[in-house]
Amino acid sequence: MPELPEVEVIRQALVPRVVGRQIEAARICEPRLTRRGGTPQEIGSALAGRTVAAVRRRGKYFLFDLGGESLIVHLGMTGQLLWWNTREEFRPDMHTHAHLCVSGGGVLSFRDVRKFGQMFLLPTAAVDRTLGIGVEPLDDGFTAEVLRRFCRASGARIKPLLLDQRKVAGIGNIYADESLFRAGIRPTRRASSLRPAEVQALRRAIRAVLRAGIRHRGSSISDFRDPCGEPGHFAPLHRVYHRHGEPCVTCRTPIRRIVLGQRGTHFCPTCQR
DNA sequence: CGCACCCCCTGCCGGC
DNA sequence: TGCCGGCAGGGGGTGC
Repeated sequence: MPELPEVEVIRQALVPRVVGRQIEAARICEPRLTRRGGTPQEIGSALAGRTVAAVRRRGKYFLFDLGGESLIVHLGMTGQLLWWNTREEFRPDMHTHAHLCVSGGGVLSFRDVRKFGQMFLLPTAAVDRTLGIGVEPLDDGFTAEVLRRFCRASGARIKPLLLDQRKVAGIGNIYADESLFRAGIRPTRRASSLRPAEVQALRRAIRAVLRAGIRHRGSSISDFRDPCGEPGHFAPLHRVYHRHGEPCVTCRTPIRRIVLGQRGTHFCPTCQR
């Protein structure tokens, strides 16, 4: 579900609801969630009493800053962070694996059908080093020069390179395919073969697609919802993702689907070279 | 280093 | 109707 735009949409909704609030109680009831470090009980008790100083994002990770430590949350494929205004409204179901009761009466719950999501604590100062993820594509630091350096240094095809979180953080399968379409670049191209003008176009396309995703409040392919249960509206604006067989919006050639790096990959064989 | 392949987990959808 | 394979937005590990 969640790539950079979806995580950012959720983050923006959470800021006014949890920043400055105290975590009065925390319960984690799925051991898989904390596999990266600590037991559910340890993390739950470590959270109780802490105050949320900020909610930040790095790539597809949420960082809840708690004063010295940060609660790191990753949604995996199907994770959801849902907001409930009162304890009485809170309705956990069989896929609700954690919840935080915050001051003011609200509840933040973590629901994840496939259990690929994660929650763990890190010293705030160690977050970047530990997560080991790359440049933020919407930051000023993501220049054409930076992208060109990644491309030149890599023997990989361009799409798997875009999905490598150690290089650029936050691009997932949807936004990689959409960015490559808008840049007119075939996903199977060797990254090192991209000409400077193509790298420039790709950088611009990545930023435009991610911004559009945020502006339209995310891509709801099946189960993405914001914390208030609202779906995003970007999926109807996808030009290639999950559109195999449909005519290309530009040239009417049927969109093709191949498998690349074990991921479904969608492109226009005419517009993307 | 790249990459093919496997795993984790659950639900849905289409074909037979 | 029921079963089975394929597929799904995530990442991590192994071995060549």
